[in-house]
Amino acid sequence: MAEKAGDGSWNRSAPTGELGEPRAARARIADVAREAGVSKTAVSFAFNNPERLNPETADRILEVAEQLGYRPHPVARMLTQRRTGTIGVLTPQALSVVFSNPFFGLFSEGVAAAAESSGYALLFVSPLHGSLARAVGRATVDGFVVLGLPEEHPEIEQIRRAGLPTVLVDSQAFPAHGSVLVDDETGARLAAEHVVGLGHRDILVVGVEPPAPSSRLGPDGIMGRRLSAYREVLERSGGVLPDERIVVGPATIEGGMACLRRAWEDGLRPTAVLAMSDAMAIGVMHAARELGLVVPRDLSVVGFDDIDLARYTSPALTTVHQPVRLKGEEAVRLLLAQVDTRETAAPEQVRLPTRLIVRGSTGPVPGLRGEVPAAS
Amino acid sequence: MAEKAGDGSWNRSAPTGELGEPRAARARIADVAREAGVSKTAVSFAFNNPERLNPETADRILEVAEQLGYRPHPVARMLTQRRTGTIGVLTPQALSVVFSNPFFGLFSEGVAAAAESSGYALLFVSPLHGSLARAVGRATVDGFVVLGLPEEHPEIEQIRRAGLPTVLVDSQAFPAHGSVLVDDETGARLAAEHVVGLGHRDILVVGVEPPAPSSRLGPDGIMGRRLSAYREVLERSGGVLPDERIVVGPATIEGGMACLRRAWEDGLRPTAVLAMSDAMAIGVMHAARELGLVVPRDLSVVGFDDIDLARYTSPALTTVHQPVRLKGEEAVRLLLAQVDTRETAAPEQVRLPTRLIVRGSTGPVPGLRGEVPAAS
DNA sequence: AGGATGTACTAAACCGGTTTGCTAAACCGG
DNA sequence: CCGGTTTAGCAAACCGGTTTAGTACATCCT
Repeated sequence: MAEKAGDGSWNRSAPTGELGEPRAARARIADVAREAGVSKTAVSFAFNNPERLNPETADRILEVAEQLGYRPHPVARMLTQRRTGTIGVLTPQALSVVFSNPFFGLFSEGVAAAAESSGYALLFVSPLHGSLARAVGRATVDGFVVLGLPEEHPEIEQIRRAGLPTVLVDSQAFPAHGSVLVDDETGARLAAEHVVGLGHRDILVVGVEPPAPSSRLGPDGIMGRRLSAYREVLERSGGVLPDERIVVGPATIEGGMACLRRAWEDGLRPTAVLAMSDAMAIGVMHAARELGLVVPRDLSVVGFDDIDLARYTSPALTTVHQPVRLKGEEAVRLLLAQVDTRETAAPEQVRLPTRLIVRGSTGPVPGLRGEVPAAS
Repeated sequence: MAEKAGDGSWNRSAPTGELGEPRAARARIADVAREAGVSKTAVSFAFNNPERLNPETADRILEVAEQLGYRPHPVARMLTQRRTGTIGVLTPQALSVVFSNPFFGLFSEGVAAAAESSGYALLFVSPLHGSLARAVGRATVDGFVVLGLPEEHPEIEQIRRAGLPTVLVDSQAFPAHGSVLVDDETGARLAAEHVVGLGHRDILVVGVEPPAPSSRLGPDGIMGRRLSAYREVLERSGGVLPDERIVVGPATIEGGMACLRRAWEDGLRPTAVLAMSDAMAIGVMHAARELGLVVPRDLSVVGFDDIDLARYTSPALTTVHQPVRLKGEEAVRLLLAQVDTRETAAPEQVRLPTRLIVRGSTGPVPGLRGEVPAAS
């Protein structure tokens, strides 16, 4: 057998069956009622309140329904019950980019776990033809979990007007909505103190590109909170963090690689990198290796998030742990509290802790490059 | 400031606002009609067929609507238009486990890209209270992309009865539905030939745990197709692949680690591992290191999928590439073809190629452990 | 025997929109 | 000034269910 792969051509075969059976029109509740000789009400009861029917009648109805292949139309049901059994996950970026970030997978795990255990399905909503508001309008959900929407985002007002329970994650808290945050400041401070304590002064910050290129990185966003913590620590130890030492890119391995390369080409020779995402930190390590640097001997790298992978890189990644999965779970928990209580309870705000996990990707500043300061 | 992190207690603050404003009842189309002094029809036209209205009237209606914060109710709209603008992604496992597999993230990227470009939202559907059929019944979608549902799965019949367009991915093709497969046989054969060509005879196969523990790994599933290709190659070179050399686990790094450890404890001393998932292969490499083995000197490892990460491990992972992202895109493309043409076209079946990518995790069999055969 | 209670079921209203068929007025050419 | 076409807008039917308010009959209690 001459087998070869990768020749670039796909096999595309016509189906074997002729024009698949014409898919009979869906049976409606009235069809079942007629066939079983009862009213629509009775059929509805058979499915939802069987105890209100004579057991024999109920059985007969269900039998007829089964035979007709009848299933209550979920949309009609939603309309009358005024609930969808679905929660929406809103992301300001296109889903196709969001899914490439392992952080999001982890977050989704938490969201999915909490949603599933309560019997809710998950609708992922991303900007429709460039407009988040439009997509929100189309979404049939009982509430939204909004991930990392910058508060200056104009669409946020539109979302509120949708009048649905909402929980904001990693956004500046909005008192009218629930919110889930992590203690970014402390995490960032611990990371900065760690590298400063190791003697580093030439530090490169690798940040996550904001969703909209237009949006300035204000002090309120996640980036801003972490940056000011970095700055504070550095300045306390007599250093500075000029803007050209901050470089941003997409939160992926490739993004991280590009960041370090760009900094290098710009002539920067940092001894430590503070990355705002583990995926980017991994990219930085990889690019460093390509530049002939050994981590952590020549370059220390700190990540952020502590994704599963972080402990499996070599060297294992020193990073700021945040409970990403839990964040997803909490967001759904808060949301469902609002949904179920029909807004009687005031929305809750949760802030989860972060902590530094020191692994192998950080070490003392190389050689005698800078004077070693007293540990802060 | 005495700041400490990781103390395990969260901050949970009551909201600042009093009982967030009572969220006014949603405006309905009739409210707008009354307020604007027109009929419901006119309001509907203003939104959907403005050209049928005097421009001034249309503007006035839209203005009133804006002012009342009116937005057409998406569920009601679905009901009358008989389409949802949503496609469902069906997984036989719980979403919380599916999302932990990087393969799924990559697949979702493709699905999302295709869906987004056509203006569809994505609903992820997983078993509800243990029943996929129940979840399917609740799902408000125009069609399903079904990922890796074993064909012996009893629920598959229920799904057909939902009467919705369906595309099966990585399942045995069902002529009535569209399907997207990859050439698992060739991929597996290439992987096996590669390690056999390097002289390996003691081979461990690390497989992906099927969703339901009950389901036997029949010859039809993805596992079966790959296994028989492995076997064929091994037997052709005079070897065998007894069942105890096959070990399965969840498709995660941890799953892969557990697999190698278990095999080791059982006394197996393979010189090569054929893994059916990159995540598991990475786990195997890590566990190998813990056992004091150097990859690829002491142990060769081959993955499957070629996720992004595979090229960034050290050593970089030799693996079978399959176009996972493209698989997602194609699935949606096929599905939308069915959805849009209202079933006039017969469902299409697509099979995508696989190829072996040799990187650094494989090498010749150690020492003189086995005689080196002629390359096959 | 007669009112109270319970059981089994139904007709009609309702959820919140869209769409079909129709009418009344304005416009048009001759 | 008249028949025909266009324009602008409306009432009612419809999508496919659920729920409310009853009705008819059987059973119970005194």
